[in-house]
Amino acid sequence: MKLSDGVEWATHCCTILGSLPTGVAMPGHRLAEFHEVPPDYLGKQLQSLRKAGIVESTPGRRGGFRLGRPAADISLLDIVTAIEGHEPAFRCTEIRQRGPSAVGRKHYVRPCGIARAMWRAEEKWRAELERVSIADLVAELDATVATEQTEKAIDWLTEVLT
Amino acid sequence: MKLSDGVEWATHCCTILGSLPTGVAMPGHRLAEFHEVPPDYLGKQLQSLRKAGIVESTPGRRGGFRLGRPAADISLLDIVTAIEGHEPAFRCTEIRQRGPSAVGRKHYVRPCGIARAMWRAEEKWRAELERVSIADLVAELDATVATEQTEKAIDWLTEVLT
DNA sequence: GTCCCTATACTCGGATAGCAAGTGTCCGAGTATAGGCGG
DNA sequence: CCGCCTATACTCGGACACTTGCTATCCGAGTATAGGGAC
Repeated sequence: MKLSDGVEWATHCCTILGSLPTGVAMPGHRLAEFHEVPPDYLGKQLQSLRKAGIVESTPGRRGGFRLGRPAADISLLDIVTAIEGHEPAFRCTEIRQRGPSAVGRKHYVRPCGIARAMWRAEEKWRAELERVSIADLVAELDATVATEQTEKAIDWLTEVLT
Repeated sequence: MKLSDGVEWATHCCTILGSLPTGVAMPGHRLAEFHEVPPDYLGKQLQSLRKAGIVESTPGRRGGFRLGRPAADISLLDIVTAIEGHEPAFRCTEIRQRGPSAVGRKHYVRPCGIARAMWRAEEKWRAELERVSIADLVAELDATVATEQTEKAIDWLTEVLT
């Protein structure tokens, strides 16, 4: 079981976008440059975010991406779901309905206990991801990142986004 | 993000093995037959379980698999870990240490907030999986499965394991 | 009848192909901007 | 000097290869059993 690398990239991008002044957009290739990741592939993840309404995009010369709603209203779960899709990690194939002891389908109305347990665990996972928002991550960054790095980031951003 | 199909198969197999009388072994190909899954591929999962100590195997003519310890001491997490490995689903590639705002490595002693949040969520997931044991699943089966199915299963097992 | 030996059939176990999804890349459609031209 | 128009450069967005890891399969090593023969 492995989360796509795109989840990490997308989250970092949202953190950056959440740090920008309201209304300022950042081009996709700049986001890629900032993280040193393949620009085109990152573009793919950004499109997933856009379809989910997490970011908005404006085309044209001074276009780019910005958050689609306040950072406090975007959870980690939103991002993970946008990139990975809605399907649960555990997919019950109902193998209990096969084999020599199978009986009529009407006896299998409830999901089997194994699937229920798995899904319950995933629900806990999702609930925890829902608790943390982009705003939280931005605040955590502001509190912990070295001032040297903050200055370098601001310098680079102001130079690039003008 | 997707869990391997082997997790589902392995869990069902453990449930069956936990339902057998103590000391009785069940061959791998019979477990596959019971669930209608590819026998050789299931064998691979069973070997993973064996390496983790969850099941024991005896070779030879009347050999097979049986649980390696009491069903109450085997958790769903044990099985998932045995099949999927110990690596977390989210793998931080430290992209924060790259790009134009990167600073010296000594500034990155703590894991980044994104990774910590992801790992915290996974911990909740694991904790929930740890709570449910094979014994729980067997008890749940005994309580809910239609008597018709139970009888068919017992008939088949007694016919096959003699 | 009892013990031993041998051949057998069955088991597990690791090594070997096939396939799907994630990963990475390319190029085209569309738009706000910048500059030039006319009024 | 001001407004408009056109060309441009830049953006996003979907369509096309590649690689990794999961899926599936095959065949060999090892062992308890069953049967037969000797005592």
